Amino acid sequence: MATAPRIKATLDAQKPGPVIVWLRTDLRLGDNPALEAACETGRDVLCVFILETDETLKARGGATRWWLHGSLLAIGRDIEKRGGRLVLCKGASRSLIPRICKAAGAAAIVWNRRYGEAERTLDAALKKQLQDDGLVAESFNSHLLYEPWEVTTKAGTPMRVFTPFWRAARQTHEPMTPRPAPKQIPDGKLAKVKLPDEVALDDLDLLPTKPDWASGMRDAWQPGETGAEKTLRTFLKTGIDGYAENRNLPDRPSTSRLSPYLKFGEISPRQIWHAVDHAAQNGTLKASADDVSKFLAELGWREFSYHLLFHFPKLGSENFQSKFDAFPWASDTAHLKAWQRGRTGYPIVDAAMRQLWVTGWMHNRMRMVAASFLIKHLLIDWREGEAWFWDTLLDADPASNTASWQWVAGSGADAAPYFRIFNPISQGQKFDTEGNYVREFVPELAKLPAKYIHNPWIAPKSVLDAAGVTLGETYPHPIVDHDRARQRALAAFKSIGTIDA
DNA sequence: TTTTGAGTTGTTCGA
DNA sequence: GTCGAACAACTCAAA
Repeated sequence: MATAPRIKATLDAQKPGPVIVWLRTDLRLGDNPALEAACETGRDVLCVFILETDETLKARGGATRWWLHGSLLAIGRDIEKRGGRLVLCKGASRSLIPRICKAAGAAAIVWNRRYGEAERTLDAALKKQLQDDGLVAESFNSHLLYEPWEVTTKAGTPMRVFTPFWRAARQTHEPMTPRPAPKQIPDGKLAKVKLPDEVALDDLDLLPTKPDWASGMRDAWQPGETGAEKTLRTFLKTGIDGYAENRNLPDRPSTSRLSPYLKFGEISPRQIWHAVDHAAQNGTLKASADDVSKFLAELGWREFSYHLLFHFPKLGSENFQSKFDAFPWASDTAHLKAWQRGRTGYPIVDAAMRQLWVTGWMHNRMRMVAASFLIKHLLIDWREGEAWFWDTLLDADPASNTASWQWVAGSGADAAPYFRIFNPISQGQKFDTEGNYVREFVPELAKLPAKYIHNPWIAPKSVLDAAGVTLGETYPHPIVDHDRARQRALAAFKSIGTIDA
């Protein structure tokens, strides 16, 4: 079933000329169907990446720009090692792609699919235009285990609930076996051709300068395919055993941390799936069946998010459940800013938001706690939270980010019950019992004993003094009272309860 | 068509 | 301290 993608047959009848590989969210050489198909033709191959400025596309967030710089550097070198080169451009792909094809004298262009509505519209228009111009233009799946249209209900409609979705998906077929990286990516005669609009990596201006806020990210991450492989190996060795339980503990390296690599396609979900599945089958994986299925279900949630985005393209901007259009959101810029900068006065929330700010990533459970706080304690519109995460997360994903924010808000598919309001004190005590996570990211509370680290406002003055904490000065008072905020949220949710969708 | 069971991750209260 | 119930009502998916 898992066969190499082919465009050779259609190309043989075509005019001579090289094949362009348009790289987008697939910045890897291994298990890259478009790249493999291009190399299989035996023709010269030219890899192109465009920093797209098309007006219909959502602008990239700041954190992902930093990551992208490292990714392009890495994949550029990897392509060179195989005898090719990566061409970088900046501009509207709508006009750049046809110009590049023409300048290179290309006979064919290939790419791997993306699933946002604007991206699909753009890609479809380009494909048609290029085919009309006499080129072979082909697209492939590299980003998902299952195409969003492959999984349906028995009635043929899109799925709206995760559990039946994941069950149905796994029954359609096994995820395809990942393909090896091509040994050679020869650019032949194109090596010396300077293409129009070609720029150097530094000219893309992806790195922050004034100020350089990326030092915490440099310490924590290695963008690129090699970094992805290392991260996966480490997770299989030390993270997946006990994953079902330990994934909830934010002070431990028990989650995979593969999300930024997946976002940019520096590893494919098929590679992850098979690495886990293969190791589990041949007994080299030390992990329970529950650990494995819980982890694979996280890939399932990513698939489900793409399924939703594909079938409901407004997932990022409109409430999935329209009754939420009447939700009484508050607009309080001081509260929003306190949340963004980790100054809410709730240590677990602040630790989470600062981890995001410094490292570009946040632990999964902490995402729920922080998101719940913004939506339910502050009653701020989930779209504000989504936008902040989009800008600050290295793994900011058009599907997962939006679907997850709507899930927490209760406005999404398969929504959480209205009464699921995380208590930031008990979540801290339960999942960061010793307070290690808070101490790491909220250093001004580091000397507090575990007993008070999640609710410093009830600590005796002597304890606060001994820890060097002065509430309202060295660390804020809680910006809202938990019990009152909870009651207010319950009332707000009740107010939209009976409005018909 | 109608019915039935189920739905990622929680909290609080009272016995 | 532990445990179970209550917390809205609704929608989805399959039989």
